[in-house]
Amino acid sequence: MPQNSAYHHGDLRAACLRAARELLEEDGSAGLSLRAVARRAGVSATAPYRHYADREALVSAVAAEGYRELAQDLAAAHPAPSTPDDLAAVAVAYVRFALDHPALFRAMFAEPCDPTSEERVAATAAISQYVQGIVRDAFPGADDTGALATTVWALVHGLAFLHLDGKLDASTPEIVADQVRSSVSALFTVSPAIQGATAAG
Amino acid sequence: MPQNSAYHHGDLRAACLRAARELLEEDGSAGLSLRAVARRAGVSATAPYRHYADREALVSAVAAEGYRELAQDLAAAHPAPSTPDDLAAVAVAYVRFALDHPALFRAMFAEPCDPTSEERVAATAAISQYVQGIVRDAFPGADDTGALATTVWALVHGLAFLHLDGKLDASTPEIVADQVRSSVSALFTVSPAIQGATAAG
DNA sequence: TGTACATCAGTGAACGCGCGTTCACTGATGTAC
DNA sequence: TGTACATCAGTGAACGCGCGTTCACTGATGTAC
Repeated sequence: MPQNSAYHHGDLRAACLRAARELLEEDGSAGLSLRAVARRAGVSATAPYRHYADREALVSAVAAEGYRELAQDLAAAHPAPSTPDDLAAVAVAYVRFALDHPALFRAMFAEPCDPTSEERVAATAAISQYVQGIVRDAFPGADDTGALATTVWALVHGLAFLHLDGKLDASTPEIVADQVRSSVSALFTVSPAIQGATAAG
Repeated sequence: MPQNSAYHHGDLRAACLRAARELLEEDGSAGLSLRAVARRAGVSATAPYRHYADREALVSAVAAEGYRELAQDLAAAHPAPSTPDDLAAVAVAYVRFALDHPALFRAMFAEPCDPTSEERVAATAAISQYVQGIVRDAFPGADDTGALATTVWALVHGLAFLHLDGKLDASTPEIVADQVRSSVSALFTVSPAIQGATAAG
């Protein structure tokens, strides 16, 4: 139940998270300061300390939220991918996420993962296992689905970063999606073991 | 001809670059301030302004140097790659570079490329063309070497970042190299067009 | 239903810090004659 | 070869800034009786 009072904010924790994400997208990671977050949430500079131990805790919370959203987006792209085409759709969603939330994506991946943040570690492990699961389901007979999953993830992750950095043409979503599909299909036009598996499955 | 005088440094421009790279590796991108660079070079806080217009100019210079070094490392790994194995050796060098210079690599790729820095833009274009050239030489008969080169680059780039972020086991150089070779070979066990090309070449 | 009180969630002043950048300056160097 | 002078490459004081964080505080809320 939200309070109308300006004094008790109601849900400052969530408001800080929202403000932090906005600042991240507007000014990049350098713009994400606790003071700026407080300012944007319309609250005194020290109020966020009620909800986050320090700046690092807030950043980790933002990153963790990003991981969860990414996982949701992937699941939404295809709930249970079982063919290379399904997998390509998930890959497109991954790259799309990076381009739609560039600063967030960088914060999630372009900084050393703070090993003391359980929330963050758990969230990245979830992504990793999710990718493993997809590849295992899509290619149950492959020689080593673990290694294959790593290859898939790396390919898609690399595409995301290269588009993000302007090293590849990212002028329209269609161009990006085509590039991603083409790269993924290049990978799965592929090894005999996998082709056998798809035929068998 | 170097001066002994403390007043005239001799080659402050280069000294700043060196100091900047050290700071980058020690404290990450946040530690790279003009003042810290000056301090490390043993010079007043404003001296670097003789050689760099502002902080951004110094950062761009560091990144550009990184691109050139990366290009050198790749060339050293194999001067003229013409087989998938040659190409894998170059890929290993790419990932090795990222792990040996983590903060530099992040600075090179994990920030939006400043489009006003010609030095930087030229350096990244050189890398891109280099990869194109390698793939073209290694697979002259492939359907679309441009698209294939993008796929290769993305795969290797993604492997670099995932290792860098601790998402993949990077505990020894051998483990990393094996992973890279295995992923690259997965890509080239591959499409009929390419296999035809290798057989023909 | 009313009241006393504990607890919670905010305030705002203050601290010390390092930063980027400007400015007028000065010491060292090199060049023209 | 010596000297006057322009230029180059530093100095150091100063500016204003935003930051993270601490502290003692106070207003609002909710609960026990």
